[in-house]
Amino acid sequence: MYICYLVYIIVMITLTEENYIKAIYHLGNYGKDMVNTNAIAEVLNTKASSVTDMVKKLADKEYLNYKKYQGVKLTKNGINIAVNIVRKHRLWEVFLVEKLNFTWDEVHEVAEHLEHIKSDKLIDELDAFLEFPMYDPHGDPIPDKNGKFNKIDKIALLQAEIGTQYKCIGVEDTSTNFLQYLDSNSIGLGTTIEVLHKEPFDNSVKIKLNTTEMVVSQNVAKNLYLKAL
Amino acid sequence: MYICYLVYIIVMITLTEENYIKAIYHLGNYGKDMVNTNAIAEVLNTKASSVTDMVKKLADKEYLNYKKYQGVKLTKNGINIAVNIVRKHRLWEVFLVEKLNFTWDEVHEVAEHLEHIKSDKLIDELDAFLEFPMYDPHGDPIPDKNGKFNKIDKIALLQAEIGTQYKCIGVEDTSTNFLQYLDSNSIGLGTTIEVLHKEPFDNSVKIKLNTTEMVVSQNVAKNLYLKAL
DNA sequence: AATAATTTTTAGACTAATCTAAAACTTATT
DNA sequence: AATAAGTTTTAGATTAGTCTAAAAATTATT
Ligand SMILES: [Mn+2]
Ligand SMILES: [Mn+2]
Ligand SMILES: [Mn+2]
Ligand SMILES: [Mn+2]
Repeated sequence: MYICYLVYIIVMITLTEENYIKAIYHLGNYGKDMVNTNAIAEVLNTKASSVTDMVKKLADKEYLNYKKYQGVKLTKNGINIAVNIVRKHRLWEVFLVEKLNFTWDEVHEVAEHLEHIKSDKLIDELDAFLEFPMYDPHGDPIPDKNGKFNKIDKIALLQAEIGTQYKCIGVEDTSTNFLQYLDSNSIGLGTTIEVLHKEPFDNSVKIKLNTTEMVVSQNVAKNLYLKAL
Repeated sequence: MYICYLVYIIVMITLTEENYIKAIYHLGNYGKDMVNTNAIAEVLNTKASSVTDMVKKLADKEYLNYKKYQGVKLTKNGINIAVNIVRKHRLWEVFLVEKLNFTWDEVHEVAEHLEHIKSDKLIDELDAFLEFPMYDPHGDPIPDKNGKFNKIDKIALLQAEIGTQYKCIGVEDTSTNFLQYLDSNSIGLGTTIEVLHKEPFDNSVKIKLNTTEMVVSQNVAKNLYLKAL
């Protein structure tokens, strides 16, 4: 006589684990590259030793591959989880801006929390309610329910050519400080930008906007994404 | 020479603490009555010893008053926190039903998570977006941004009088099972109900709906709230 | 190739939230 | 008033996530 046990092991993923997976996804170029311990520690504001501990746990759960001293790389499963968190994060950001009168500099922090709410129905209905937006308020693409999205091709202002006409299509840094700086200089998604001069001394960039000219620092130029018109 | 230090101690409240405070609020009749350890343990699915530990912490933080063996009672501050969580919970429930096509039996679980998102702007804008709803999908009143709400007066079907015409205005139990039972018997908020007979043997109640008659168990009769027409 | 600098891991400790089992206290029953 | 039953608290562990400080491994520099 045979007794057959069918055991479902429900692996709950914690909020902290989700944050690590998301960080590794972003640091590792959509999960494709190896990511090292210190880099993770820096973006998550923890210590390297904490990262080592967590990374072992995530390897146990097969969200990533880990070999001592060699850094980590997400598995297929890990990437799926990361993409789903990114989807939720960006959809919530759209919701906050489109429906609740948030400005683009206010949404990221709240979305950091909302992205961890677990309900497929919630997120798919939210997606439909927002009419399946393709981009979030910072110009980042939103994965669909199957995880598909367009990796838009963009260059940082720092790499832009003198004389070419560009359109601003995204930002790297989504901090309130940076976004409010852009607001106060009338730079936003869709703004037309032309590079007039690149200063080799400090890598600052002189640009021409619709009506005005201004100089932005290297830091700004690194964090602003453009597309040639 | 005097040196004056102004120290802000930011007291973060954890998700777990919030759940305890909310449970104590509901168990203690809007925070007015003493609540005992076992009751808290039961609704939160924990052990009495865990409750004792947490209750000491909440007393330290002055969310409640606690004397050994005497149970706990929320402070004014504790009640404010509870009311705010209830506000968030119920507003999210309205959002899910009104905007995202959730049914009334699907919302409670998700709202249990959404209620812990901390952003005043988020919740006040949500309130406005929903056009300041007064009641949630289960007939419960929604506190406004100052914590004010109408304690609606309602009686359980079990206490209703024979012959009087009532309207269904709320439910006690918000579980999927109970709400789907009501759905399948065409009972919802606004349904007209008349008591035809109360069976002393098992406390079941025979009721008349719009077109049909049916018998409901004591358990159902306890969990359905009515108002005389 | 040896040494120095940097990165990563281990060892051991801490906090929040939980548990079991036993002790202490309160309330109900005889 | 004594005993029994029930409730609550304590004591001691456990797990998740974090930390500091020291050890080990890797990488860069001489
Ligand atoms: Mn964001
Ligand atoms: Mn974004
Ligand atoms: Mn609810
Ligand atoms: Mn409700």
